[in-house]
This record gives sequence, structure tokens and C-alpha cells, in this order.
Amino acid sequence: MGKGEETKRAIVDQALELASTVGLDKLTIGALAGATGMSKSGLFAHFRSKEQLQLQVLVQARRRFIEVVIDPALKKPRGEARLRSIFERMLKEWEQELPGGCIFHAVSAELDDQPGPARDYLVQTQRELADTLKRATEMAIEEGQFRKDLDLDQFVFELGSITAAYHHFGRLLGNPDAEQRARTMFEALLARSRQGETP
Amino acid sequence: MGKGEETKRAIVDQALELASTVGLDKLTIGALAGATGMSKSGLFAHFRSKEQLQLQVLVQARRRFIEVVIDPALKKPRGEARLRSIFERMLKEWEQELPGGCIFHAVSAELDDQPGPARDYLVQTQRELADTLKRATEMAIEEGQFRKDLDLDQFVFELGSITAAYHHFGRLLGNPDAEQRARTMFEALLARSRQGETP
DNA sequence: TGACGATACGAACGTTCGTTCTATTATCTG
DNA sequence: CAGATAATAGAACGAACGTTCGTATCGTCA
Repeated sequence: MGKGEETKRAIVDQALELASTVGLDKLTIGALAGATGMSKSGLFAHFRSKEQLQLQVLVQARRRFIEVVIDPALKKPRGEARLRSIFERMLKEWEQELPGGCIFHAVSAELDDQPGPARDYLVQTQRELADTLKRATEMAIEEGQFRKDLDLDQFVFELGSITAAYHHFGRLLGNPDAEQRARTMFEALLARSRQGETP
Repeated sequence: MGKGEETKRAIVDQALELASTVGLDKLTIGALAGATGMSKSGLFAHFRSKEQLQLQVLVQARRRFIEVVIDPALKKPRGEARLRSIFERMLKEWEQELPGGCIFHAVSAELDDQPGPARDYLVQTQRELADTLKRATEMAIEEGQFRKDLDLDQFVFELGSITAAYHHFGRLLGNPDAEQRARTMFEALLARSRQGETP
């Protein structure tokens, strides 16, 4: 890896930290240059537009998410154990990976009415995550852990609602119980989905 | 009401529409002036800072929310009927009240790491809403509709998770099923909370 | 109606933003 | 080690931002 790639990676990592708290729009070239100890123009040369910088931030965020949440979970056995691993890692490791918490939640409200490559990539990444969760849930059915008639899309929607609420209540309202509430909600969702339990 | 108050209200109403889609920060004085057909300085004179304008937007949003969601629900009988009315109105009327959907969800990620009067007011408003929901749920217990041992705070957390997910999946991912998924989730939450049903 | 305060405007301010250009330094390659 | 290429810095740009100021117009009440 040449020198260029190396510093570019360092810049994007720094940009991730900044963006998770202030958002993609207020992630400013000047501030980022200050944080990395570079000049504005020197930094800017690595990306050729701010749009590209924002995109690279999201690309890197996806990489880190897979690294921190998905990959470790793939080492767990298929089914409920793997699902539980993904959920736990989203709550703990991923939430603490960046100072502003989950960057996808941080920027999604910012991008949802602002067309462009950044929005497209975020949407694609979120759909990909939903798909991964859906397949992991499907496995729990195949393993005989979950009911055969479980509505997979509904399950994924409810999973997403838990993390969304966790971010909302925990970050904005500063509710210290948010983590426990999310966990309780998750356990209830699992219980309702299991084979043989009353739905 | 003098002329001043009248145009000020018109400005804030227009600002609400803009802010619900682009956010409080990109709600620009110039753009707002253009949308209202006023000059920047003439508009600016009504608020004496952008911070004040943002605050007034949130104040107006709270007024409208109470008007559209809370007040009509208060005419319904205490208990489940009132809760259901609040939920339905948040999903339909309130979501369609502004072009960007629920403005509280739109700006909460923007403000959660940005201290100031706007953030403080949003937090206070959200806590107030949580309290209202909590009291409404308590009434359902008193009416004998919900279990006596229902965890009120957990119930409110789960209610909030539904609307958060609805905004996330509906707005960002454009999932047309989001409304039905939210409704399904709500009915399941009610069922689990009811007297005599298996939890 | 006349006058005075409230309301609105146009122009300009200082800053900050993303971006471009040119020159200089560092890094890689043969 | 030399020459080519990549990486960075510095200065400057036009545009947009929030804000200020002096002035003109409008509403309202004596």
C-alpha cells in the first residue's frame, strides 16, 4: 500500500469519527484538515469533491460494521445464536465504535430527503443489512428454533425498530435504561418467534 | 393580532415545511426569505438570530403536534381507545402534516450531539410526549384493559420504537409496507399488554 | 388626517464553505 | 542515484452564510 492510500485511510477514519457526531454535511474539509494535521488543499486532493469524501466515509463505515458486527457473528452457529450475536454486537461494540454512536442512524435522517450518491449508498447498505438479518432469521427457522410461519420481513422490521429506538432514547434523551429496554424487547421478540411458544 | 405576529406566524409555518425535509441547519435564512417572498433582512428582523428561528420552529411543531395528535385523542375514552387514537394519528395525520414527515425524527439525529436551546427544547418536548403516553397507558390499566403488572416505561419505549422504525423504513428506505408493519407491531404490543392474555 | 412606531427593504459586512491553481517537497521506480 | 510521479502546502477564488445598518414604507391610533 503506497503512502497515498495510507494517509487516505487515516483521513477517512478521522472523518468517520467526526461525521458520527456532527453529520455528513457539517463534516467540513477545514475541520477535517485541522483534525488530521493537514492542509485543506492537501487533504482535498485525495478526494476530488466533498461528495466523494462523504461517500468514502459511508464505504468505510460499512467495512467497519461488517468487521465489528457481521464477521464475528458468522463464527457462531447458524440460527438464534448468530442472531443474538449480531444484536449484542450492534448494541455494544458498534455503538461504542464511534463517538456519536451508530453512524447510519446519525446520517439517515440527514440523507433521507437529499438525493445523491451518498443517499443511494446508504440505502443500499441498509437494504443489504436487512437482507443479512433476514437470511440469519431464516436459518433459525431451518434449525427448528423459530416457527415455520414466522413473518421474516416483519421480524426484520421489529429488529430494526429496537436499534432505532435504542439510538433515539439513548442518544438524544440520554436515557440510561435504553440498553436494558432494548434487550428486553429483543428477548420478547425471540420468545414470540420460537417454535412451540404462544405467539 | 398585529401585522407583525401574523407574518411571523406565516414565516414559521413555511420554515416548518422546509425544516422537515432539509433539517434545522440547512434551513437557511435566504432560502426561507425566497420561499416567503420576503427580503433576508426583513425576515431576519422577526427573530434576532438563527438560533431563535430554529427554536420557534420547534415551538410551532410542538403546537401543531398537540393540535393534530393529542387534542383529538383526548376526546376519545380513556384507555386503549385513546392510545390507539394517538398511535393512528401519529402514523397518518402527523406523518402527512409536513412534507418531510415527523419533524422530530428528522431533527433529532441532527441535534443529539449539538448542545443549545434547540436541543434542550426538543428533549423537553420528547420527554413530555413520553410522559403523556405513559399516563395514557396507565389509564388503560386503571380501566382494567391492561395487565396491572405492565411495565409502563417499557411500553412507552416500545411505542417509540414503532414510530422510529416507521420513519426509518418508510422515509429512508421507501418501504411501502412500513405502515402495515408498524400497525402489526402495535397490535401485537397491545395484545401482549392486555389483561388475561399470555404475555 | 397627521404623526409616530412598527415593519420591511437593499446593500454591505466579515466569515466560512468547497474548490482551483501553482509551486514545492516527498516517494517510488528503473 | 537520477528522473518521473505522487503527495502536500499556500494562496486565492466565488458563492453562500448569518448579521448589521440606514432608510423607506406601511399601519395604527390620537
